[in-house]
Amino acid sequence: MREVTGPLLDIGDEAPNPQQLGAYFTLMEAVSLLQHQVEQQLRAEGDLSSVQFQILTSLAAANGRLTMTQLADGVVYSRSGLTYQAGLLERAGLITRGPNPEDERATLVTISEKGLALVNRILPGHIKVVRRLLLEPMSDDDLHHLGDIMTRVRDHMRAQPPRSAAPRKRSPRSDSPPRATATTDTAGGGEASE
Amino acid sequence: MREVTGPLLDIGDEAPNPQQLGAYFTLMEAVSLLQHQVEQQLRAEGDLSSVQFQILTSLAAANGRLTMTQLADGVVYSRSGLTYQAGLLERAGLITRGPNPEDERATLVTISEKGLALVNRILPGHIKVVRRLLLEPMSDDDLHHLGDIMTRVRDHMRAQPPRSAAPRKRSPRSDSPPRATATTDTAGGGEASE
DNA sequence: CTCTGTTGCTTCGAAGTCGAAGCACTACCG
DNA sequence: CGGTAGTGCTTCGACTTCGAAGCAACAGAG
Repeated sequence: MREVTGPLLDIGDEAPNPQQLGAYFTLMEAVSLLQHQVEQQLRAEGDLSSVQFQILTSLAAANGRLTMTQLADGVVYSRSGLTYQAGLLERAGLITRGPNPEDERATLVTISEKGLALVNRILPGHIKVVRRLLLEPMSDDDLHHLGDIMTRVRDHMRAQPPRSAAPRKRSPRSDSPPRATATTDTAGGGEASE
Repeated sequence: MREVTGPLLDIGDEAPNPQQLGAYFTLMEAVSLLQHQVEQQLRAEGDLSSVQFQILTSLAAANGRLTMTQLADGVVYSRSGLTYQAGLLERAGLITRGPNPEDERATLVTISEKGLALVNRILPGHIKVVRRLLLEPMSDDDLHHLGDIMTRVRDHMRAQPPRSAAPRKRSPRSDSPPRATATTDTAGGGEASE
């Protein structure tokens, strides 16, 4: 044991100022809370997990069809995990899986009418939660700034090499599927244009 | 199938403008990517999961000791999951669990010297990753704005009632409805700011 | 054409995660 | 005191998640 009077944490030479660490920790905590609430909402309203919802919305945003890889890339998820979830969604009749005519080894995932209907049924509630928890305490200026910052950060991360080199070979996810995920406007193509 | 030309997603009446949705989706994606990278880093450098790291840093930031509930609340994590992780950390000699003299049913978790040393050993690398991925593409102004926004958002969420009123001690006839999240508001574990 | 390397997806085993139920202790009320 | 409600933590069972290994299909060189 140790009789402590000062901080136990010893930040090294890289020491960012407290503001930086504070922003980071607060960001992570807020997002954690938001994710948790969203999860509850989706489960209650449509019996979907957050990942399943993301899969369905990604498909819908991509005009209904994507390969497994495109899907996994957009959702930031392991391939095997995606296979598992796709199995559940297929069993529930929300998507279908079929061969890709252009590449026989790929699996083409297609959202069904039922899946589309489900997404459109629970989307308003989802948006309501996001609105209530995230958007409400933000001004227009905040929103603009946040969107701007996170877009830059995300692009920066996407561009970063996987660090410490992959154990074998790494797929250069640089220019292959250009924004297929349409993450920035997953639901944005709508008539909501103001 | 369906020959689509327009968007498949139909945002309801609550339609936020595309900018709002875009900011939300981008935020979630960026954080996802960051979490993933951080996870890799912690695993490689200290053989810790993100949750374990959060537990240790929460303890360190709280002067070394916290109850399980305070810990779970600070980490946004299920109680049972925390019990599991605490078991692992204890077996690894990074923390110890003992009775709380003030409340016999509570478990007081204490970080060990070894745990503290580990945190201080991997913290610089952790910070480096955050710096490289998150902080790098941000200006001082961005940082200030982000910290400000997320603090407001987090406090807003913490203040929000869990939607489906939790069985607080005020219910004379508790039907015990399916409660969602922990309503506890133990604001004990702060962040490691400074 | 065939050989070899690469890519896309799934299967498999191990580990992590959660909510519900259960146990132990505290607080309140008569 | 004794009884009941409330709180703190752990156990339990079911599900999810991931990485490694495996299988099938493309791609390039010879």
